[in-house]
Amino acid sequence: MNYLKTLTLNKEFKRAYYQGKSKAHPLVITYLLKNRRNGARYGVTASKKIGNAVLRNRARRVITAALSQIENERNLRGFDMVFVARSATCKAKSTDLKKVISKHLDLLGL
RNA sequence: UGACUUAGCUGUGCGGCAGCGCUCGUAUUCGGGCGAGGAAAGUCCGGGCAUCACAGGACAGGAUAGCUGCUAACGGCAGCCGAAGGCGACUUUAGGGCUUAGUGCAACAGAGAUAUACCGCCUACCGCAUCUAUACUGAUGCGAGGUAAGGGUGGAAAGGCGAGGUAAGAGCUCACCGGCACACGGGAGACCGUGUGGCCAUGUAAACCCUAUCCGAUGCAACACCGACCGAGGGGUUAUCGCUUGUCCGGCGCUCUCGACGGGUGGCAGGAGCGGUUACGGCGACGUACCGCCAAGAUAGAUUGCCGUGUAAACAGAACCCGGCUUACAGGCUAAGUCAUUCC
RNA sequence: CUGUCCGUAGCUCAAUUGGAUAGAGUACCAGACUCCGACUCUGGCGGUUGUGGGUUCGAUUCCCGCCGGGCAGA
Repeated sequence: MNYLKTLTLNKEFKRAYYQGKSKAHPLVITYLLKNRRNGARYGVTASKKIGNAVLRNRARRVITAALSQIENERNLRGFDMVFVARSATCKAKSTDLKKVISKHLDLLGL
């Protein structure tokens, strides 16, 4: 995952929400946006609606693990991605989430 | 065997593949080491640390409230005292002062709420009337009083209860109990015991308040350092130059100080540290000595993902650090003790 | 991290220094009015005062612990 970087600033998340294309699933919501640069960036959002800090941390870990598996198989350069965790995310397995995310990326035209 | 009481421990284990943070090394690759909790939580107290302020005192504001100790300190803890609950082991307890500062409040009910006479009881003493009578006699009623026993109201009705006493009653007198004051004795103290006294005006201070003790303010987004940029002020006039729309005036350039903004590094993990079937002191909290150990340090935030095995896996994730408190918590285990029943 | 304020009917708000079936408007239901609706009038329904304790004779009110939320500052 050496070329993947994380989104940190609030304005970068907002740019993905307003200008990016999105796809929803009970496990995760995906936003995709071209970023006109060499590397790929991603961000994960886990709100307080999901639960306490343990559940929010697990949701982020599961999404990160699924993304790292996808990153080994396909080229993600030139895109910003934002993943929004939902309440079912913390109960899911990363292999299930991998299928959902890669399907989302196909549909959004990666 | 059953029902309990108290104190504590543990709170997923093993294997395979892939991966994350810090750190060390022979260091692009690679390998070694370490990697969340009893509450990390809530942020309710106390302290360390940092910066600023500060001669000293007082007021205001806030906190605490039986005593003695422990502690760096505390609103914490330990032991004890008083009170309440439990057959008991034991548990709970904001527990100073409204009788010796002062003020406030006490709805409704009730005759009366800090002082009273509605019903009742009584006629010893005083007055009147009637009856009786030899009478300075007695009876009844009314007036006029006495009374706080009984009734009823209330959370609370002038200490409780019993006896004496009385016209009826009353701490009016006495015994016991409660409470208050004083004295003596015991104790480190809260307090306890004994005696004497007079018969003693309700509750509320988690009402204002009084008394005693304590508290400077701000918080790691503190604070220190680093380089660039912006603003204000001072100095300088190298300037025949460059920028400020062409010209003139003026300003800027260089340097110093201060401020603000965002970025990086430190602060930041050796500490009131952890462990000990160690020794000593103490009922205990804890202290002293000795031995051993170094065990997360991120910065959108690491401790994981998948698979196998295992009857089942709670509450829950460090963000400057520590001591407590409070709250959440499936299952399992240990120790000490109490009561009841049965048997010996 | 720190400070501060607030939880009352489905909704918006009251309740005097603690005093008794917690009160208004609105919404809902029923009736009246109307040919029928609306408006209006009358009546009714609706509350564990966020929650668990304590102080008090008595707590929406005072005190403490939790739960939820708002605001402000760094």
